Amino acid sequence: MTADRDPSNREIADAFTLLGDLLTIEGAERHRVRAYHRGAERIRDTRESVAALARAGRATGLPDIGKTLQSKIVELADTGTIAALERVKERVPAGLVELARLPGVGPGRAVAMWRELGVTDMESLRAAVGEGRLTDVPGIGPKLAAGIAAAVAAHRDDAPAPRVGAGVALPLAEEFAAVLREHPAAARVEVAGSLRRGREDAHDIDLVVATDDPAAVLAHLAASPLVDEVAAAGPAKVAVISNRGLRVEVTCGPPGRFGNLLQHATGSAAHNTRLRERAKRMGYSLSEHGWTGPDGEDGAPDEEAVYALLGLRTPDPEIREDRGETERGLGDAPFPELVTGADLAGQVHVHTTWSDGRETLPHMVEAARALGYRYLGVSDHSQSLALTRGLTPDRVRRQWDEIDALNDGFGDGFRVLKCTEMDILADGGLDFEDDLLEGFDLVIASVHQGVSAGGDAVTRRLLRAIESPHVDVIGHPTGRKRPRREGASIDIDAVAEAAARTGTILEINGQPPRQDLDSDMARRALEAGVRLLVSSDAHSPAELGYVSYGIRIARRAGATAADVANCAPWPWRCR
DNA sequence: GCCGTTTTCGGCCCGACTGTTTTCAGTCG
Repeated sequence: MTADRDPSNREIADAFTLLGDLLTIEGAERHRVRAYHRGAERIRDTRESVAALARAGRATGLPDIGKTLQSKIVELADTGTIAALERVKERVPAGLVELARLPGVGPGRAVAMWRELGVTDMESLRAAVGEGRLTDVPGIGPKLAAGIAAAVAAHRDDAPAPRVGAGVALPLAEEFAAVLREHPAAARVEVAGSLRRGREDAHDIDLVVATDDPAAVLAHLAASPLVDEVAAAGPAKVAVISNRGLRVEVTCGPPGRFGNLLQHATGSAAHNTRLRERAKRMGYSLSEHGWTGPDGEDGAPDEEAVYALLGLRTPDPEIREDRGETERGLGDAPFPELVTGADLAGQVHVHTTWSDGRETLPHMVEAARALGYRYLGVSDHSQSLALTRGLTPDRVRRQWDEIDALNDGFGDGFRVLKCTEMDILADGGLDFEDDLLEGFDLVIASVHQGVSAGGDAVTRRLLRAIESPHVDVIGHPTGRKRPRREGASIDIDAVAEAAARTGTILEINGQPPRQDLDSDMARRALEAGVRLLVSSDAHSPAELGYVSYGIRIARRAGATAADVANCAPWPWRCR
């Protein structure tokens, strides 16, 4: 890193994360390590430039950032490095950090392998595995050695932790919940964990069960054809590998304490830690089983009582990420009411057989009316996307005739809107001429080709499109389409700033492979003052339901109905 | 290293499970 520009928040956070990781391996006092890790998370979650804050002496105004971290941030900005980090790198091989992240390893065993075998990175560990020397390490027997060997074999340099989209994980979670509900001893079954918090992807599925007979319920689950393998088992909880390869954790607890269990299993871990620290200061010890305090031991059947014990209002699961929600739960102002699917007045991003949709325009309209919407925007593709039978100007005008005829027939105020999902061309130009664009009720502009050209190129195209007075909405801004491709790493802050300034709306596309914007980007957009569109991008009547995945993202971003354009009746307030 | 219903020092969240062990450390969530 050079010192000619301030380090980004991500770069600062990465430096503190690495420093904390190396200190852990070195055996530093764990609370000091946690201070670095907490500081890193806080910096990652901050929208303002933390380097600029630190230079002004105001970074200590952020929670978890004290004088020491602030001075190290300034040091990083001024010199491009942190001396303390360089020193610890000389004492500890940096390759051990990667080893400590292998499943079943961790800092303790990474250090033991370093001391006993001279292992310093993945390559030397692979050699030690090949020579069968792992069991020479005290505390590593044949089972752990085999597990570590398997982890090394499965390791790929560029592989992030495997995660699956909510479009796969949520239906699978419901299948498991249904199996658990079959058992008469299961009084209540809920999906918890990151899926309940609305995350758009998951590395496992967490389920909680209220029951007085956990052994019977868990035995019933283990016998299900959904279960491939039992990975871990105790009296009240099991972890199984589903027949789809995803890990599923099921925890049981008594109905009278279900609130504690559900709260604990929902997390996040950082949120729970914050709650338990608060509980401790108040003289309680809080866990998934209940609490002990001045009045003895107790628990609660619902989550609200758990938060009430701590003097807090209950935050929606989607915002339990230790981003200040416990502090806000203390104050007088209630939490903002997050948007729900029932708030939607209509949808405006759907396709029909005019382009690549699978159902005719009248049938899509019929489906939207059946869902209770007040309007449906039909937004077929534009001419450049030949693959999708994109509409030429001539076909656009014929589609408008069909829409006009339909609109004449509604007696209840329902309206079909003339929309387009217009391609943003390679140079950021638009796919239709101005005089045609003026005839649309709403113009959604999207990048479909050249996503892999990189974040800078896509950002430039988006920024140019945003500046056009004819563009109302930017569709699926990063172009993500999993598993085929990850989205472009766009500069969301620059895009959001331009969108806020011009009144351009940014889309949260609910198609499971897209889920674009994701919740982090949508949150930054909201903080910049941008309005959002929540859409299904439906190509069939059933796909109108994909809007629910978009709602999950919007809630997680902290959006209220006022933040979501299509919660308003048509016509929307314009720029 | 951070921070305050313990307030400028002395604390810092809680429990389950596994594999290695004869009583517990390490990892995970």
